Amino acid sequence: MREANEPRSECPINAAIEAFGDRWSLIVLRDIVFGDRRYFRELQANSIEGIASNILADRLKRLVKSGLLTREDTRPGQRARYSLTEPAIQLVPVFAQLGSWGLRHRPTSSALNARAVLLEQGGPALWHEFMDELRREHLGSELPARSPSVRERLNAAYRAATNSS
Amino acid sequence: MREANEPRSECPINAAIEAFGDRWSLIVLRDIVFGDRRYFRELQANSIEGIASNILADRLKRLVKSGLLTREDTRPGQRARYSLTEPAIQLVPVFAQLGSWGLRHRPTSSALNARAVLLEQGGPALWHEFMDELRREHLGSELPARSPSVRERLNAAYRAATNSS
DNA sequence: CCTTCCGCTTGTGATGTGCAACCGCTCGTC
DNA sequence: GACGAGCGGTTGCACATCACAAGCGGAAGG
Repeated sequence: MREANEPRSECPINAAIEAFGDRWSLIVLRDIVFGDRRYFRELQANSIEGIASNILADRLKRLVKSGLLTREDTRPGQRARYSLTEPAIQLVPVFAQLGSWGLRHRPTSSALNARAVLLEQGGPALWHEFMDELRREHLGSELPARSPSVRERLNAAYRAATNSS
Repeated sequence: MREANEPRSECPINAAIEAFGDRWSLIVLRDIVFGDRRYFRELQANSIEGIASNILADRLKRLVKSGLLTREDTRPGQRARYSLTEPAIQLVPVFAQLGSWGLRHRPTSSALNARAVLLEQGGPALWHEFMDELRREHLGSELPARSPSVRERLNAAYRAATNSS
């Protein structure tokens, strides 16, 4: 995974792939963005894909170094909280498109689909509302909050799909 | 890269990552989509990232198996042409979002950026025009062609950026 | 003191990657 | 009908990354 190597090319698509295009980085970010997980153990224990702890530690370190996450300094032995940065928050449209694609072209669970469906139906307007919400939670932005939050709506859709199916 | 294993989860985002979320699959698809490369040697020789032939062979094989490419049957020793399938054509919005992100948050070449900029400015309307164009070239669709084609416009933007910078 | 939780680190074996050389096949030319 | 060029790959090797399981030191609570 070429740590600190120069990029293979200056193509913006390749740059994106080099930043988070491995098997785990996007999964970690997805769980922070949509699952609201902020701590190491939260990310590891609740991971539906079952990430190994050494991989998680490595990815968190790398994502901090590449400017997609920040880590609040803590004394050792204390819970360290990870926060999204603005570049990471701007991955929401990427997640939405990936979700729409996976939804259409791969066999997926109808319950986990619910979020992708809602995110697709909401379109860019919903994405930006969600991004503002993330800025409030992770960057301390002072933007006015709406109720119910986008994440609440996404999770409500997930619960509804779980019960009905 | 877990060949023929069951997916790690049924999440649509994870499904997308498992389909093309490695270091090379999207690069290969990008060169077919935007670079109009259809043959093995074309993909290998013109690759700006310098893909190795064994990796290219493996990715082409895997993309065919997973339904993103088709390979025209040919006798050995003869040029084999690869074509995009409908699922692969529907990756255009994903490429657009990845390009927009890379453009904003990573250092990239202004010339290679030109395509991403145009694709972003054009928005979903341009994406769908481009997808129709790809359907014509790769699936033999009978949709009416427009002139100039989207790829011509993308390449013109690239050349303009190359000359002016 | 002892247990529990915290963020990791370490070791091992399996899998994926980059690099360069090589392979069999076919086609056009002499 | 031998030759070289071009075709889509394959092979071998060294190295990086991977998953899995176990363990670590510090902090907090009883």
